Amino acid sequence: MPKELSPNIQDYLKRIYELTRDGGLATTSELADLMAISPASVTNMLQKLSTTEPPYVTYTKHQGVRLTEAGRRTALKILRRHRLLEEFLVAKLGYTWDEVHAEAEILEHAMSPLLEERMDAVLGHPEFDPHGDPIPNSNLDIPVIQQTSLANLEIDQGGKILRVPHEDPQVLRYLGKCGMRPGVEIKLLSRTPYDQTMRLLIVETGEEVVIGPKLGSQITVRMG
Amino acid sequence: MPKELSPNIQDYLKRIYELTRDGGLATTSELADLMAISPASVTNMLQKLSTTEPPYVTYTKHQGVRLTEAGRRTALKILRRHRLLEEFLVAKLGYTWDEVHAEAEILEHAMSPLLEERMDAVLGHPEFDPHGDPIPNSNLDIPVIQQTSLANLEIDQGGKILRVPHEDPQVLRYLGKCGMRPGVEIKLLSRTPYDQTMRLLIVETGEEVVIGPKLGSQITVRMG
DNA sequence: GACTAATTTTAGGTAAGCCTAAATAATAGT
DNA sequence: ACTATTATTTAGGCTTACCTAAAATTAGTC
Repeated sequence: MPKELSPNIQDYLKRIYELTRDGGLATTSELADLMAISPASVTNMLQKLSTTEPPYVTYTKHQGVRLTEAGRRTALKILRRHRLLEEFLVAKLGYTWDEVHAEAEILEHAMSPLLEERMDAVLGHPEFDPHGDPIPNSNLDIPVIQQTSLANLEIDQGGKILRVPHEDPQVLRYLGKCGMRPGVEIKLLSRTPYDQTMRLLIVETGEEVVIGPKLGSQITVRMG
Repeated sequence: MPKELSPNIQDYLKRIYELTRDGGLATTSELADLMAISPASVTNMLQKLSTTEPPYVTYTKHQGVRLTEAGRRTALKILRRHRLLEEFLVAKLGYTWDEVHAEAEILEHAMSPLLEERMDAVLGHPEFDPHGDPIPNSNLDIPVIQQTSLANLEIDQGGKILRVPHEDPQVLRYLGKCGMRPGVEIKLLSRTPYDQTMRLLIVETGEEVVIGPKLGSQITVRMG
């Protein structure tokens, strides 16, 4: 009988989901960093999450954690609410894409199943949020999208932007100003040898954009 | 420097506001009942709320509490969010009026000033929520409406419904089914002598509705 | 392979909000 | 006015989720 999990626990599961999407383990200090709390607090919570019934994570001392199926489903449920909210705020309340993450981060924990269903309906069951991240459907299926990081593009190779990082408002405002939005066709013009800075062409407008390697690794494209 | 108050504290202030609208004091046990917690917990919180800087209530041992101006402003702020949310859920997300109270009760604590402002704007700065309760404006002014309880109507006297109680979904579904909504013209047909049960005529439809005295005292009208 | 550095865990403590049980104050009946 | 009842407060505890400091483990370097 999994009763209602606390907002804190939901946040932990969401973070662990993000950190283990590559199939690896999430470590205590990665989580502590991400959530801006002390490692000791994280250890405490991981012990708790691994000994509940059902357990939400599998935890090996000094190694790290991954989600159980129950944990993954919970994480996806929160992710669905978060992304639906982001889409709703942009589509129905005139938010810009840099404003929605922080707002959704709080609202996701106050959202009833009914509200989730209604937002989904008035939005027409959207598949992607404003940053291009896929929204799990009501059955918690999440599409696997064939995508690569910008960092993997060859010189002169084109592609269509699929998703951009969503947390940092400053980055988003910069990307928005450049025209770097999901769906936009770009082409890699050059990459500097030492620091890997990229020059990109926005095909439609002919504009040129400069993107550093750190940001570039967080933007994904479908190669063209 | 009043930092952000906890959802709990906001709830206390809202409840005290409701209980003292008549100008009197709210008692420990009234609050305990309303919030479904023990009187001891209420005492604790009242002591805390009366010794903060600024204090949010004036508290006299064994007598009761009332709000300070700071407390009143906080209560009105929450009330504004609550009522805007109710209106939004009905107007934009297809909720029925019996579904919105519980939902707004939770969402009101997760609502940023920006979200409040956007909802207010897309709704066209509404003055009343779906139950007919006035929505404080962004300056926290709340209109004083000339109104009387149904219980005060004379036989054969008419009136227009201004507001109905908003918390109990069952009551609201009953009222909705009868056509007893804010704005509707009614006329008092009769009142039984002993238990004060009222028969009302819904003017527009010609339907008759029976309302007990307890419910009747919570429905307000403008006498016609 | 030993030693230092970094990471992680253990131990013990704090604050918010709730609880129950016992003590005290206010109210009501005669 | 005095006692019985009811309302309120005090005292002491619990849980969640955080903290710091110290101990233990793992990892990296010579």
